[in-house]
Amino acid sequence: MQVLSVHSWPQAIAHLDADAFFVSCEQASMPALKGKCVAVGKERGIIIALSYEAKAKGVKRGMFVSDAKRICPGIIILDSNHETYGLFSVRMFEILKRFSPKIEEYSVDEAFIDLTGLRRLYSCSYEEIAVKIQNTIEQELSISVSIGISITKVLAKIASKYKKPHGITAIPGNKIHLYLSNILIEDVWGIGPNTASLLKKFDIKTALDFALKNENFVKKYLSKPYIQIYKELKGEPSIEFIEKISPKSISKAKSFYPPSQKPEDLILPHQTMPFALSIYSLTLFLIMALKDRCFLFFKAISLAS
DNA sequence: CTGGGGTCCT
DNA sequence: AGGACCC
Repeated sequence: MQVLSVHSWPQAIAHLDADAFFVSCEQASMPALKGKCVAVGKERGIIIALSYEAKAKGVKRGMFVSDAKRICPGIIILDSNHETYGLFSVRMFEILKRFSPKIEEYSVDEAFIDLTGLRRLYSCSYEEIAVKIQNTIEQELSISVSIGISITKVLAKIASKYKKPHGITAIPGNKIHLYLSNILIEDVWGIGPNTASLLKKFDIKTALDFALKNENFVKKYLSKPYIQIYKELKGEPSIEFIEKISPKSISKAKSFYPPSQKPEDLILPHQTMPFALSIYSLTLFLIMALKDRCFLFFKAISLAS
């Protein structure tokens, strides 16, 4: 079998996925619920999250609560509490930021972490860094997470769900093909039912079948997002890493008309009013957007000709 | 095989 | 605007 990428770690991208996140948050808040069949979704009568114990009994997401109770007598059904989940999420991302400055908050319970070059700092392998992250989250938040590490985002996604719950999976560049042969094409991030059935018409059933196709085929039948997925499966980074860094400073420029000729013009109300209004609306926006995460202050109001 | 909310692409 | 896909 041909090797898709020669180098083990040209870069290291981790994908973290919390295990049964909503239920884990409830169990962390109410330890008596740990190890039990627990689900969330009482208020709508539909199961939206469930513990692994409940999964083992055959309960599924989207089921009616009444059916879940029949299949799994004694299951504890809770109202969902999204404020709590948001708090756990923020605390989880804060832990991740201690390990790497480059984090992509992908969803409430998922994140990408760029670990490239951090082995020397922690004096251990990428896999062992993932273990440290997993342990820290467990100790501080008492929730369980699974982590995958590989050389692209798509491969890291595959790695994080390779072993769940509480798994750690590393896919170095020179071992990609060994993992992709076990991955169904419809299980690849970004390949939906539509594209999966198209690819199956060409006898592409696994992620490896897809990765081994030549690029001309892919460009002929598929659009941009799928070309990116194809490249990422082969170990070539193609999907942008989106860091959501809150800006250190924000500036707002406003031009005056007519242009001022001398300093005294600047104090004329009809010219400064629009500027004051735009500052006011920008400030309101910042207060809403940044809330309690930042202190807001004005550093300078500068004038240019 | 449930569904509301979101993003990215054509 | 509509399609595909994600959580």
